[in-house]
Amino acid sequence: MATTRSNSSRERILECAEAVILNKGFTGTSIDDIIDKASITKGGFFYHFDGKTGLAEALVERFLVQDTQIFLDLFEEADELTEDPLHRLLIFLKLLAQKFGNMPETHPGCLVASFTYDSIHFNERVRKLISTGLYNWRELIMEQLREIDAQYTMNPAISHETLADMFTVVIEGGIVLARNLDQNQLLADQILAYRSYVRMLYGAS
Amino acid sequence: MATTRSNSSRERILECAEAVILNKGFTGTSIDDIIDKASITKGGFFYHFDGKTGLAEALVERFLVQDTQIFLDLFEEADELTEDPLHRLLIFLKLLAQKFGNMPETHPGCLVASFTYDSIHFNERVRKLISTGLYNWRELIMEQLREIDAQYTMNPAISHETLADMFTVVIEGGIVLARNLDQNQLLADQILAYRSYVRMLYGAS
DNA sequence: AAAACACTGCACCGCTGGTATAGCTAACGA
DNA sequence: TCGTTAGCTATACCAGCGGTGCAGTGTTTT
Repeated sequence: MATTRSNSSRERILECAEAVILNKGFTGTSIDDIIDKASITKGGFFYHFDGKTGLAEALVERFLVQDTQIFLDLFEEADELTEDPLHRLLIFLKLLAQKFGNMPETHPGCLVASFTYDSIHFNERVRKLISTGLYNWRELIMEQLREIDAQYTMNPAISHETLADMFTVVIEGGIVLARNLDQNQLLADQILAYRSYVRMLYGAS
Repeated sequence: MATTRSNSSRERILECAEAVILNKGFTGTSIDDIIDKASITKGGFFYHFDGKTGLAEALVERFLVQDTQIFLDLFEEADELTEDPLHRLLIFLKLLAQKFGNMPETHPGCLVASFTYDSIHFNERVRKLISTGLYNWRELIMEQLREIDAQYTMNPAISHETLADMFTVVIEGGIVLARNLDQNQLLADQILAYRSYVRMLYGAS
């Protein structure tokens, strides 16, 4: 299991691939680009991954884990600042907006957003992976909403699912717009607008 | 100028291309796919378009015109139902949600959303076209907001730009989510949530 | 009749994703 | 110590792709 060189090479390929793909896009990145940067041969690449599709799969898997961890960390951070479930969500959203707002230049862009359209047409397994990730995010927010609803009344009542999905919608859509209009702050502003909506729905101070 | 056969061939290529691309994605569609369906040779294709890039340009241009027209039509329809600028926007959003909700199966998906990520990396002119389109949509909503603000007070005050962008964000993000989760109603629900937000901001009945 | 337009048909190019295979080397288990 | 295996390298090759170039052809415009 603890194969020394194996993991380091595989990991190096993934890191190089992610870096190049965020600059040039998935389809715009050739395998040769990746193996040049990762200093490995084509044979070595295909030893580790089942082609470009297999690479995409591994990248999305990796990204979803990292991304979910960031969300969980911010929730934990928010959890230390308040015991009120509504305020926890509001603080979480503010922290997230800050995180995106502080990113240098045009933020790297969410790999999920970058893959979604390609994946729809090209690869079933990647599509499933992304779907699962999206469902997880929905569930993450819905958990919060359930806790909030135990103490607060939503007015007007919006479906938890729709409000939870709006979180993802704002992030994915925000990234698309921010990148196209080259406005770095846009994503943070959109998250704060979503936050203001949640706040109003629960009539918070 | 009024070359008879020219326009019909060009238009036929555009129509076939759009149909295939909405099914297989831009990068997933080969020029051969298109010329087969449009019953034209490769030479003929390159006579009309400056490669796949030139085709993308023409497609986006075409799409933006059609799309803006749909928005304007719905605004006009809403305009006939009320004279109040706030209610006009709210009716417009409801009509738009209905339009998306009534689309059969998984809706075809916005070509703009489909092209955004590819365009960022591949083509500067297409990127500019899309940017202009996005700015136009922002301006379209901001005009409405300006009129509303003459009669209503927004509370809390959100930047017009952010609220206007949120319209596009919800549509683009909603399409991404709806396609990935294969939930047709999601986009309509998101537009209605956005509508509810606008309504609350202006404290409407 | 000449010129321009709107193509067809074909040959060709370089790059890309992907396959195959032979061989080399360091580590690890028997 | 020896064989096996994991983890590669090197090389050669393939089909499909986007794209180019050009000679020829019918049709329409001037």
